[in-house]
Amino acid sequence: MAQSARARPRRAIRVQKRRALNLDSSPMSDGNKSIKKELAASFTPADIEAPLYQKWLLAGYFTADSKSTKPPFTIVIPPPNVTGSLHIGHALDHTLQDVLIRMKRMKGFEALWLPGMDHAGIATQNVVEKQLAAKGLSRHDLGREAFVAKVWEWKEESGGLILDQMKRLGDSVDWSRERFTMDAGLSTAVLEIFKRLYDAELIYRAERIINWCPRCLTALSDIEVEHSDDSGEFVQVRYGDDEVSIVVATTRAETMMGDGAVAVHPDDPRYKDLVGKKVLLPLVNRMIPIIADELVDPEFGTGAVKVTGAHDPNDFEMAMRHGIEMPVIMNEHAVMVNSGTRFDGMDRFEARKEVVEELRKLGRIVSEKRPYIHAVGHCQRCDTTVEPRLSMQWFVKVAPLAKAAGDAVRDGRIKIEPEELAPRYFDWIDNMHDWCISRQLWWGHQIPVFYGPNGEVVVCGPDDVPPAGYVQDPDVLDTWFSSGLWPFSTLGWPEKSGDLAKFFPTSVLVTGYDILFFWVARMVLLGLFVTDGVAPFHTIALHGLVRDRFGKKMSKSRGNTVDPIEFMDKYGSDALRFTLARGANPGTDQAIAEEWIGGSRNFATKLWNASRFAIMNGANIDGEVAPFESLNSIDQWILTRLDETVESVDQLLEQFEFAKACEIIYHFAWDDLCDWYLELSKATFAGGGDKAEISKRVLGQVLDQLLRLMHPMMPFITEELWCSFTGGETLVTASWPKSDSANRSEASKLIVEQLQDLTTEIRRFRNDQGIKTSAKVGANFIGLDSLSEFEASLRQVCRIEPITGSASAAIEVGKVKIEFDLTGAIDVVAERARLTKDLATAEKDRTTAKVKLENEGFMAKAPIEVVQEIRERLTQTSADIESITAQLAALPTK
RNA sequence: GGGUGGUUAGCUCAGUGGUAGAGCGCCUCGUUUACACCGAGGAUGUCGGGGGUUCGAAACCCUCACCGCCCA
Repeated sequence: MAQSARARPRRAIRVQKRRALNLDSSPMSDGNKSIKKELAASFTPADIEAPLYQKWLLAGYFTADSKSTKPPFTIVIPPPNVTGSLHIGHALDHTLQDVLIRMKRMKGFEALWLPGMDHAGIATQNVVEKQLAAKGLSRHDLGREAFVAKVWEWKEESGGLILDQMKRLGDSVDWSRERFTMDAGLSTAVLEIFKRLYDAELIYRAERIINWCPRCLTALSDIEVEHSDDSGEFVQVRYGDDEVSIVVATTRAETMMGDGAVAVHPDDPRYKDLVGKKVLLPLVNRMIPIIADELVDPEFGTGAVKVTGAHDPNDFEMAMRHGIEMPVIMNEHAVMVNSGTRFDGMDRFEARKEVVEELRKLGRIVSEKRPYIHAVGHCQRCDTTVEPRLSMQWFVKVAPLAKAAGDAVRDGRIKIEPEELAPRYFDWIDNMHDWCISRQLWWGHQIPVFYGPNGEVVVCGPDDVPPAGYVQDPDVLDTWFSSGLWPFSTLGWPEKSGDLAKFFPTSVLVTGYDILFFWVARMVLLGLFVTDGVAPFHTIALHGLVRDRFGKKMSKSRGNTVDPIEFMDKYGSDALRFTLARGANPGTDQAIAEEWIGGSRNFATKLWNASRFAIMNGANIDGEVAPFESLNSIDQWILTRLDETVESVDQLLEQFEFAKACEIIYHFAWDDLCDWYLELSKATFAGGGDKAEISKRVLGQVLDQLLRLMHPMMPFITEELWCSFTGGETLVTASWPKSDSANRSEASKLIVEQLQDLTTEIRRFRNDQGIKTSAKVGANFIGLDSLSEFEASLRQVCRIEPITGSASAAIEVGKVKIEFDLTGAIDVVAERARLTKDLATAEKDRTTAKVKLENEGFMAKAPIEVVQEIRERLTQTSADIESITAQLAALPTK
């Protein structure tokens, strides 16, 4: 028996599956209520998600119209790498953007969420080079043109995996406007802005120390270098001979062959007499000067440092200032060359060991510290230790641009949310070094500079043709250069396109704080420049990172990463979205665990079941809701709570407070609607007649509005439920709920609060008495007064029926007394325990209130409302104590 | 080294001056015709330590400890 009973619902699911899958082939609803669809007995996300997304695409709901008269609302997606797949961080980022876009669309905006991808220079080139390496080839075997063709081929075949995954998540992006940073249009934008910057003398070429990755063989910008603690060594080496000698401290002994000087602080008394003298550089036996420079920290090591201009950024500065020689003694692979020593040909780390060994043999090592933990730069893409390298590169002169970018935030043209993160922005943008934009790669926008036979330099804009015989610079631009143009290049700039006119400047930029500098700041820099001060977006909404359940950073090496696709398979996209949105407090990281997503799935199921129940009980949206004043208090209460919820959720979402908005929705739906309203109204529905009809319409209203309100967070399930319930075509373009304070009643809240107190106390009493939840118990209410019209509801939720005989036990809740016929002795021990505990709580509360009221300082200085509140608390707790004491006394003494 | 955020229930986190909260977890009971992906009830915190301001502090100030992040 039990088995077959369990088997039944499963079969029902299977039947429904077929029906749901047929959905997308059926003609779209025209709003005719006659084609309401029956809901499956249980919620199976996999059955509804793909068909619904298909339906949305076919209907073109996500396609924005540049000719629309509606006000625009635009978000450009942070373009994911073409090599990337959807990770949990994208899922968060996209969920938040989709929530905003869907809400604004429902609010009547012409909402455009523009999707696309980034060509991701180094990352993509690495992928294809790895494939070649598997065949024993390098990119040089193919040559530039063939290699780039190969990358394009790879992009067409394997790139953009993430785009399909975005559909799983429900992203309501406008696929007709999908962009790629290497598209023709976007490339034109790159050429245009490069030329403009060059003409404005904001781009220049120079030989500088840059960050060099000896594995990727390219220059990197400052932020593409990640500093982390490495275990190195710290040695003190004696330079010089018997006449002049000085001990220098270094972590990079291998570069000493490139030393041009030794530097000390000008005020350092230890070395006063040595400044200006020359000292013998060991191993290469060259005489180098001892100079004085403010940059030297006298506290560090011996207070004397070697100056290796070609291999250290600080040393480069000093060398420039003092006109010191800068011999280059390493090649692009970080292998020692041209030092004229036996170390030539050695890798830098090998050379370090050998050099120290040699110095030790010569008795020049004064002290050694190993391991010496210090911060070392690593290539963001391959983790190779970065090598400072003197080379010719292209730079953006950022000072004037950065000033403007800082001012835009300072004067409020751009708002950073949460504003606590603004200082971080200023800190960076106000201290930004010139931006190295050339990369020694092949995949990317080739720098539009052409060199003539006699050293002429010509920069070509989109419409320019280089003079014959000129050769283009082989380098490409930093990927962030083109993504920095994203908010306008994607809309057609530099053309005066309809999209640009309608949708630019964009509205909100939603992204993780981790790419504030990489991407966001660059868009502001470049955006303000091309538009003469128009900010590319008015708000930057920053969210945090997704971490593991213990709040630890996710990483492959830790093995604590999670797969959003797996979660969607298991719990549904809505569950994943809701979990992420519910954890998204502005600018702060969130932890995530599989159980949390399971919890959201449970919430979705709850909503599904509640909706089915409501529909089954005749909830509807036919005609108008009866006038608010004419409704019973329970109906007034749920509408009041609905209105409060609508108002809060709307405000919170507008302020990017996703977590709080979700929290409010969760509790309204689960606690207020399911646990209380539906339970309290069961008696009304069962009672039939006009009263039932009125309440059914109220319930319909609540369900209709709630589903609308939840749609941005949980688009699939709400769409399925709403269309089924109302017969409407879609929630995607349905109107957003509006709060209306006329639909509120504080009095109804007080009444329901009393009903809740009564119910809870009765349930507690039953529980303590060991009475099964399902068992009906005889009891009468005394003193219900204004609550008497809800007696049937109370009886329903408390499962008590009227008694005619004598009562054997009673409890008091407020002014109401409930007399029970427990037909036999009640559990006196349990009851005494319960009452004693209540008494203790009440006494404690009364004491706190009393102490306050007897405190002269409190009475004199506390605001009158607070005093009043405490007075009421004293009255209430005193009454409670009296009542509990009486109940205790009435208990049989065994 | 310079900034900066944090330390609240077993875990992850809300809570910016008036009786400590949520989700998950935990304990007890339960096949109430929406839902066991559920329901009912329950337990759990001298809000990191110390000092101060205040009638009143988790919240404001000082200080110490620890953790994290950004930048060098």
